[in-house]
Amino acid sequence: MNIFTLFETEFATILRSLQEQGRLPADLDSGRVVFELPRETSHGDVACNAAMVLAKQASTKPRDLADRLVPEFQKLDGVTAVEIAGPGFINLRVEPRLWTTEIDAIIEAGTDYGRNRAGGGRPINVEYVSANPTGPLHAAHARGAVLGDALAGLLGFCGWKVTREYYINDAGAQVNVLARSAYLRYCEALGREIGDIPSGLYPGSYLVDVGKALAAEFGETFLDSDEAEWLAPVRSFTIDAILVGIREDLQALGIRMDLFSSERALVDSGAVQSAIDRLQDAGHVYRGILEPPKGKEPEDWEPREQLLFRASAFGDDTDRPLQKSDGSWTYFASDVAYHMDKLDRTGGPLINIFGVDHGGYVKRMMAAVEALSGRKGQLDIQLCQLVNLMEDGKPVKMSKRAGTFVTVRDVIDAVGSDVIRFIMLTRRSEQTLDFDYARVTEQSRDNPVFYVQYAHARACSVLRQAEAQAEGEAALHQLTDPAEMAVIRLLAGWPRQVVSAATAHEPHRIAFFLMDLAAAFHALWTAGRENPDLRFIRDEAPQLTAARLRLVKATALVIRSGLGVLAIDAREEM
RNA sequence: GCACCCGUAGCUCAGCUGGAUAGAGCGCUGCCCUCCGAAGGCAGAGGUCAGAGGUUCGAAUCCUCUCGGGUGCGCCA
Repeated sequence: MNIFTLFETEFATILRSLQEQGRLPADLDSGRVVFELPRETSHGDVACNAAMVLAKQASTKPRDLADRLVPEFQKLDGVTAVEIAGPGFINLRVEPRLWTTEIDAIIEAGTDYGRNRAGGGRPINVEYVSANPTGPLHAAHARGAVLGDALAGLLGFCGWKVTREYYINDAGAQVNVLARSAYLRYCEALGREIGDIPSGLYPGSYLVDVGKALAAEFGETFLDSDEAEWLAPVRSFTIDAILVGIREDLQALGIRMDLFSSERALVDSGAVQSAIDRLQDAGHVYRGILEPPKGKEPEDWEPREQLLFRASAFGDDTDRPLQKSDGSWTYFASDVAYHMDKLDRTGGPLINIFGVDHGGYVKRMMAAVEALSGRKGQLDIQLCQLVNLMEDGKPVKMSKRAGTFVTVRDVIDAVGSDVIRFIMLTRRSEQTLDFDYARVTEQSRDNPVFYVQYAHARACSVLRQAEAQAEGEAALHQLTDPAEMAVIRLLAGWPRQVVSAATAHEPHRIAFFLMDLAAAFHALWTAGRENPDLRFIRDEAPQLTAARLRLVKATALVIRSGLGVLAIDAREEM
C-alpha cells in the first residue's frame, strides 16, 4: 500500500471513531481531505489539510480541530511525530521504513507500479488526429497526435477501456477537390500535358504517385470521360491511398488507432437524420433565421430560414445551422451524428483532441453532446496550441500553397519518434510550443528527452556493474541521506501523479514528473562523487550496497514505467 | 463587436484542481572529474505571479472589470 493511501484509509477510520464517540458531527464531507508531500521537507514527511477543510463543517477552528486529531495520528504505527503548523496543517513524521518499503513495492510491481483501477474498466473514447484525408500528415498534426495517444495510454494505465479513434472527413467538398487534383495527376500519368496545377486544387507532389496508381488501376477508362463518371471511384481510391500513408506515419510515431470512422459511411447510413430526429424529439431543433455576425458582416449577407439547433440553450453563443439553404446537411450536422454514434456505442465519456483552429467549434460540440446525452460532462475537448518549427532559433519556412509543408515524416526522419513524443509533452496543451530541431537532438541538460533517458541509462549502467551485489540482503532502513530520500519520495509519489494526470486529462504532467525524477537521480549520482559514503557500491557494506542498488533499480523501473505510459522507449545505453 | 487561449525570474516554462517562505532549466557569478557514465552535479544573485476589486481561515490558482499578446467568428471543412 502506498504511503498516502495508507494514511487516507487510516484517517477514514479515525474520523469514523471520533464520529461514533460524538466528538465530531456525523455528516462530515471529507472529500477534500488530502495527504500530500509538504513542499518544505522541514515540514515533515506527510502533510494533512483535514483540520482546515473540516473546521467549518465541525463549526470549530482549524487548530482546535487539529488538537483533537493529533493524538489519534500519534497512535498510528510508524508515526514518530505529529505537529500542527501554520493555519492548521497536521504534519506527520514517519519512520523511514514507511518510505523505504515502497522500494520493495516498486520492484515487486515492476513497470506496473502506478497502474491502477481508477477507470474501473469503464469505456472511454479518445478521438485524435482526424486530419482531413487530403494529404500526408504535416508537422502541426504531430502535437495533437502525441497528446491524444499519450492521454489514451495514460487512461489505459488507469484502468479505463480506451478506444483510440480517428474520424475521416471523407464526405465534404474538399475530398471532391482532392479527387479532381488526383484525376489531373492520373491524366498526367497517362501522358497528358497538364501544365500548372490550377489554383484551388491540391498541388502537392504526393498526388503524382496516386495518379500513377490510378492509371494502373483504371487504365484509360476515365480519360476524357465526364466527371460524374470518374469522381466517385477516383475519390474513394485516392482517399484510401492517402489513408495508407497516414497510417504509416502514425505507426512511425508509435500510434495505432483502434478505429477509423468514416463520415461518408455515417452519412450514407442515415445517421444524420436520426441524430436530428433525436434532437428534434427533445425539442432542441427549430426553423429560424440567424442574426448576422456582429462586427464583421459579410457583404452578401441575406437572412435565410434554416433548420437550427438550439445550441444557445447549452452554453453556446448562438444557435447553429444543421442544414444549408439548399437543404443539404451542414458539416456540423454530420458531426452531431458522429458524436451520437460515439455516445451510443461507447456509452462512456468522450474526449476530443482539437487543434486551436477548431477552437470556435468547442462550445457547439459540447452543447450538442449535452443535448444528445441529456447530461453534462460527457465530452471533454482538449485544444492544443500551435507548434512553431524552428531550426536553431529561426522559424522553418513553410508554404502550404506551394506544397512545401513539413510533414510528420520529415520530422520523424530528422529527430526520431521518441524525441517528438516527449518534446510535444513538455508544455501543457494550451501553450504554444517551439520545436527546435537543433535543440531537441542535443545531448545535454537542455534536451529533456535526453536528460530523462540518460538517467535511465545511467541507472542501468550501475546495475550492470553490480549485478551480484544487488541480490544480497538489503538494509533499506539505512537509506536516510536527503538525496536518497528525495528520490524515494518522488518514486512513492508516482502512483498519485498518474491518477491526477489522468483525471485532469493532462499527460504533460507525466513528462514533467519524469524530468523531476531524473534530476533527483542525477543529483544523487553526483552526490556519491563528492562524498564517497554516498556511492552506490561500497564493498565494505554489502547490505547498504544492496539497498542502494534496489533504490537504483526502483528508479529505473519508475522511469521505464513513465516512459512506457507515454509510449517512449527507455534506452539502457545512450 | 463577440468568443476562446495566454500573461509567473533577463529568456523558455512548471506550479499536483484553493494551502505553509511561488519552483525548474537556460543565461550570469563562484565551485566539483585519481571515482559506479562530468553526456552530470553543488552554491549564489534574480519575483508587484500583467493591473484593480471581490469570494474565505488562506488566492498565481475561483468570480468581475481593465490592459497587453495570439487565434477564431453566417450555409466552408
